[in-house]
Amino acid sequence: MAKPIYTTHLGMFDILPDESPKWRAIEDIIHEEAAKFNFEEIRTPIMEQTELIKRGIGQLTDIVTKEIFAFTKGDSNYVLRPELTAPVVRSFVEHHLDQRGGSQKLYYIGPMFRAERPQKGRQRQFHQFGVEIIGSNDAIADVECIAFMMGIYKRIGIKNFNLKINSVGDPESRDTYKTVLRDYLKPHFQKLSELSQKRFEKNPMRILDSKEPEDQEFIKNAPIIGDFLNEESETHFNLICDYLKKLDIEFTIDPLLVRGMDYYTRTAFELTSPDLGSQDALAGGGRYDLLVEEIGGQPTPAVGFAAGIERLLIACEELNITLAEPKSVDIYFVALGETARTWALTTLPTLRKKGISATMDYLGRSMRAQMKDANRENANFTLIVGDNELEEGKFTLRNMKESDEKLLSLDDILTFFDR
RNA sequence: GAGCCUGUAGCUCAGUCGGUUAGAGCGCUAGUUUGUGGCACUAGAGGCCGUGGGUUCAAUUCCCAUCAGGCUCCCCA
Repeated sequence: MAKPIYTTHLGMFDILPDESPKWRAIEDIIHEEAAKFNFEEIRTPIMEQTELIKRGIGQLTDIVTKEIFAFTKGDSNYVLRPELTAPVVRSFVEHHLDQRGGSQKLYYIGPMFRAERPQKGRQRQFHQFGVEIIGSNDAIADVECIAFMMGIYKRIGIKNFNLKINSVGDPESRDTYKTVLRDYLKPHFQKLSELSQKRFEKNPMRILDSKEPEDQEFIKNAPIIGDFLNEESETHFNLICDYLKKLDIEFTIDPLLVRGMDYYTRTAFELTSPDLGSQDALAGGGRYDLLVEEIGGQPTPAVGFAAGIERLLIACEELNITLAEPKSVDIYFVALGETARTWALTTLPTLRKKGISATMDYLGRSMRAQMKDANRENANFTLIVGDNELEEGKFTLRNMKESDEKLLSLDDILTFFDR
């Protein structure tokens, strides 16, 4: 074999036939659980306008400053979507989905793109599923969102995780807090990491999220946003905690939890797993009450989350969770000679019409090779057809698991599979 | 953007203290009673030993560069 001339781009991967059943299994679970929550699926284009992503996610975020795939064609700026909250909100505004009435409970599954340096659990094309509930500021929306997220992991069988939540406050609370935080950090400014110094003016809260060792001491003793929430934000947050307890969803309050996107307000949450290694976030989300307006719609509160499917698969791998059964086919036609092969070809549809999966050899191989192939394909039965069988109208149906054979007419075979 | 590591068959990996035709296991193909799979046995196909340069009588092996990949920091799902 020659060595491949063309390969996938760095950090982008094919999902091969041995892997795709796992993906299907996860996707099926997501669709089923979403149906139970009465969430509706939304699909948006892979590419969006660059400006939407910049405004939506925030000009200063890492995602926008260094991780987007963007290009220009004619007068248009295109960007491969790095996440789906801004695009879903764009769609909501563009198509006036608020006119459908009530709150919009949307979910999605699909590929996202970020131009990062790949490593375990981090790719350039990766897949997320998520939910966006647009049009409700009720704590119930936040909690349903979290409940859906947790439900998926529970159903798959991942139990080892840590749900952290926090409130990053509404703009009013946040302004108060930012001032307090800046006042607290100012005397230590010179000792902060370079990155944190950069964030000091524009986005001091992200400093809390810093992993730089020199920042830790100041972070530990920093004032906590929880102490500066206004009454409305505080009530909302407390209500979420109450509801979560009533639903028996375990969580910890993490006052340092601040999320990467600029659009988050009030609720922020993150699900991490010890089974993932370095990139340990399974899912994250929160409330973004200002984003709809930012993108040009009416002021509309919203909450959502996004979860990484590759990371979910890594966790399943670590935990030895079987997502999909091994491949198999109900019946494999072992046909010998041209007449028999033609008969097989024209009889396959009869079985398939009954919902039976049926296949045959495409290579004109020997009987032995066909049996081997049937075994490899994990066929439950083989149907052996040669000139004798065709003449007599009776065929050998071999049960591959039990290694016994019956001589049956086609009608008998069809009724046999009716069971 | 920074650090560490790795490139030998489709896959997982040996190996050559520099020396003629480069190895294993798995997988693939064919055969072991001409119409019966899994087990076993036999045979076969399949490698520019990542690429370029240097040292040398001789390089897959040593040196340099380069490319590709992996992991980590950062960041995020």
